[in-house]
Amino acid sequence: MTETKKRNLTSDKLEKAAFILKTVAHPIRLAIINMLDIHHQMSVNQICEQLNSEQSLISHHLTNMKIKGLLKADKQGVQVFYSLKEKDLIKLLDCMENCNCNM
Amino acid sequence: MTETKKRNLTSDKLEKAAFILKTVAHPIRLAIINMLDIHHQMSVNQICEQLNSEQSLISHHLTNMKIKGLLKADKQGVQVFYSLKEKDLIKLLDCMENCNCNM
DNA sequence: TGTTTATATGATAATATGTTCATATATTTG
DNA sequence: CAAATATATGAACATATTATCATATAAACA
Repeated sequence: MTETKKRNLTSDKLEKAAFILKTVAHPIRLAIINMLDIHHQMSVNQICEQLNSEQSLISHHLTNMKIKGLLKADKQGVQVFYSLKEKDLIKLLDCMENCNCNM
Repeated sequence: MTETKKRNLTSDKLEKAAFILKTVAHPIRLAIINMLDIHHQMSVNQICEQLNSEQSLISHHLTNMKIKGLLKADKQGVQVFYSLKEKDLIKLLDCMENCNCNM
């Protein structure tokens, strides 16, 4: 029979995992996720100010993460408040923070 | 004073985390890492066979991960055995496996 | 030494990603 | 309604990534 595996990562799961990792793997996007975990929800402007980045750039990143299902957006008047849709993302951040990968 | 933060992710740490995530964020590379965790070490050929992929493609991915410090290579005769240099990567895989991100 | 086998490398091409800029849309307010 | 504000969008460009192909290297062996 086949050998015992510690982990059950099917080709499908690997694709999905890679997709999520790819969506997250950017300094700005990681920073946004981190901030949204701390502040629960933030407007685009608040995020821009905290990161000292251009509105358009941040908006692109936010839209990207929203499309890919990581964030949700809540429009309140002129402002749009973003928050984490997938709380599990926090586990990833914790994991990365504790990761000693010394490269 | 400044507000309390759950996490201490400096801009530097975010860059590093993004770098690692990016290096890992590919189905083939994830599969390789997963296999190397299970089998401890594998030759390029073994990896190619398991993944049913071309030698050259796998070699490129292996070299890439080696350069970036995730893998180490041990030449034994004609063969080169790869293994995980950063065991912490396994935590990432575990994290991804348990991640319920439903996208 | 010549052949086979295992792996690496480099060029190329296709595609994806990140950033910037200009502009559009929509809401609020005077 | 006009102006100001917040956000989104799309084009354009630069750069990065991925895969493929051809070829190089190096070890083993007949």
